[in-house]
Amino acid sequence: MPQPQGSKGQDTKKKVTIIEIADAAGVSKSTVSLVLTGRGAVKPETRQHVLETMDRLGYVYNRGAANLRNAQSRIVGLVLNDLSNPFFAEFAIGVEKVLQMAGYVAFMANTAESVVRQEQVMRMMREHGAGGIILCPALDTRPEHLDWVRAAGTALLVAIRRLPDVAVSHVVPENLAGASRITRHLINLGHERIAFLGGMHSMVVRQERHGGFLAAMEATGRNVDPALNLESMPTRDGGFGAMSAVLSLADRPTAVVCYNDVTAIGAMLAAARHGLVVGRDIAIVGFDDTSEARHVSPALTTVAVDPVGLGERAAALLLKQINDPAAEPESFIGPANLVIRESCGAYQRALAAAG
Amino acid sequence: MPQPQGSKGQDTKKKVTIIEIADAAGVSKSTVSLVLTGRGAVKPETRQHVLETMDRLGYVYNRGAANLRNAQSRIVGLVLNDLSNPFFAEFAIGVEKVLQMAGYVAFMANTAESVVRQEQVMRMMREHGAGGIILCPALDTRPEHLDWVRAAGTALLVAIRRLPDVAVSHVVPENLAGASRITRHLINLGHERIAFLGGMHSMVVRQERHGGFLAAMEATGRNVDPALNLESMPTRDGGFGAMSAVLSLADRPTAVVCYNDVTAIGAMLAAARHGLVVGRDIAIVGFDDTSEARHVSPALTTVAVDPVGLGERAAALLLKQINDPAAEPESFIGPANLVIRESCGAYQRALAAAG
DNA sequence: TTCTGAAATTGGAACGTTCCAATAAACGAT
DNA sequence: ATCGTTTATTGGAACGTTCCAATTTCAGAA
Repeated sequence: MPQPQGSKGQDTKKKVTIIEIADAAGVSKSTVSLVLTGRGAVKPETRQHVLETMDRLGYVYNRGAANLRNAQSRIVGLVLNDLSNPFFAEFAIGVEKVLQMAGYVAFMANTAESVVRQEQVMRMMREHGAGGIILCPALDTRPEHLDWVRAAGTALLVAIRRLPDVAVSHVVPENLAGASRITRHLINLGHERIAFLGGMHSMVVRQERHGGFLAAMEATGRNVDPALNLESMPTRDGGFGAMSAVLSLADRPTAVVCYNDVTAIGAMLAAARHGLVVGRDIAIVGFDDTSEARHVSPALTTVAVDPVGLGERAAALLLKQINDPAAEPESFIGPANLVIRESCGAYQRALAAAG
Repeated sequence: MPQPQGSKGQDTKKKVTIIEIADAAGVSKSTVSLVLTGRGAVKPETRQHVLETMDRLGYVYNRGAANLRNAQSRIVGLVLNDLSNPFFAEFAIGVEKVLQMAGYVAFMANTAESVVRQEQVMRMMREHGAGGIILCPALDTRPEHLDWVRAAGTALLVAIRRLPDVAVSHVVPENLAGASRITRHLINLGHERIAFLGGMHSMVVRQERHGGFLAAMEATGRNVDPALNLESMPTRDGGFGAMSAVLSLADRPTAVVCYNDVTAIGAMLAAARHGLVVGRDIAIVGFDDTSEARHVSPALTTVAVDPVGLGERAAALLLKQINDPAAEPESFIGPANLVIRESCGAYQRALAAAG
């Protein structure tokens, strides 16, 4: 009895499996599996023939089925809180570099600072058998949000933003010391009234950086004016707004320490709009040393935290943890070094002194 | 006979399955499955009890096993060729927005312009059962590189960089018309000698944009000097280098059309280093309208292609294709509109005319 | 009480792979 | 030829889920 509906060719893409390959190649499914995994000893000609058959029939390996036995796939999840910040793009590049060498691939997802989305994304990654997850936590991530991940035995590493009171590996920059260092640099240049600008109070990173700022101010007997501590979203627009507010003050500061490079660049823009020459009329410094800092004009004095290096470190630590799940959590505090460029005015001062 | 090694607690994280939940909750695995999928009718109290048990034992859903029957997971792969270009970050944000609403999650991967890596990443995504893939192809992707993806029936959409002669859905900006538009704008401002700068000849996008440039030049009888057509990597450094070369020419152009915003910003920097005031001494324009274009100083005149919008469109088209695999490939050419800011000098000219 | 239909639950057969133990084939050495 | 040994190959039993058909339970009607 002939089938009436003449569906021309492969209308319905039937999934081709290892068994069909085996049949077509005239071997057993076990042999095909052997070829696929490259584990056993299979005669070169047989291997070749199987490979050709797979090619001919358009075979797709089903990792899900395979993981049913293995339960360890070579993917790692990278959860980023803000893809539009180039800092995280650079961080991601470092992560990928190391993972790739170890034969892993990183699947990234963006949470856009939403805890709900973060939860959803991490669940997906776990369900797909990710070997581990590197998490740059969204703004108000609570420690208990991570319990379920760790309960299930997925390797987890928190990066960039420390989560206090969570017993999990961390990779973060030396925020306090870095902020202290750059503040001291401004003080050495003779500044008395210095503002701290950008970031939200609730962010741990801001607390650390602001702490470093305060430490340097107090250690040198500087007076800290609460009016010169301004919050803003950690974005260019945030920096622009906060700086505009600062400049409308009666008693302006002569120098500004910004939460990060992005806000610093926003602040520089605001200063320029007010007719100030950054580096001469006012000093503005940032934090992170993203590639933008080098390229902006005047070049931004900042604290280099080497985002790529942090990414590499994070990946390496995670891999270690994947390979030895029993290991204790381990943390890495990345160095934060002063990079003196033009926006702080040090260069101009040196010129003047020489001239 | 007592076990000697007193492994305290859950040293060996045994994977907990649906069956163990069933046993612990005193129901059958089928019931647990019903709870999980929410498909059948299960008594509220039973559901509650099962849910609690899952929570208590730290159950992780195994999507791989489930897909063995279903063979369609709600993930979409997003393959990006250059994560460090903010254009792609914005594109990705658009993609995510739409996918999320449809209950999908996007897993991104960066190829860093490597075809090998691109292949590896796409293979991984397919193996994990991605429902579809949005590909921003790496520089020298050949059409035949994509054959195997399409053969296996995975929905595929190519974005941003058109691949000629590939029968697959595309979402790309209107490069030719956009470039033509912005060139004409410079011509209307009175420029005669105009350079085209950045990007590599082999890139289709460059061919299109340069084509638009040429069209406008020739339509208005302008003379096109081959010395004013410079290649560079599509990066800030590339733009800086190419612009430096242009400025060392004996017969400098008075205006420069750049391949994209990133190279234009590099070019602006080079001009500034040569003591030129951009927008007064020389006109520089870009392409893309990334958020940087607005923020740089002087603000960049450019062509808005709305990367977020393109991302949204790409996601929508891919979803359509996932839901109807038999549908014909469909393409969307996004509008490219002139955005006049300061770097082309139009604003200063208007001021002068008014004054 | 018995019957009836709906609601709730269940065992077992897939799904596509890997792994193990077992078998078959090939090859020298006796 | 016969034996061991190495090299190739192979069925079948997992793995954790869903789906189907079958069964049990439950309310209300007769």
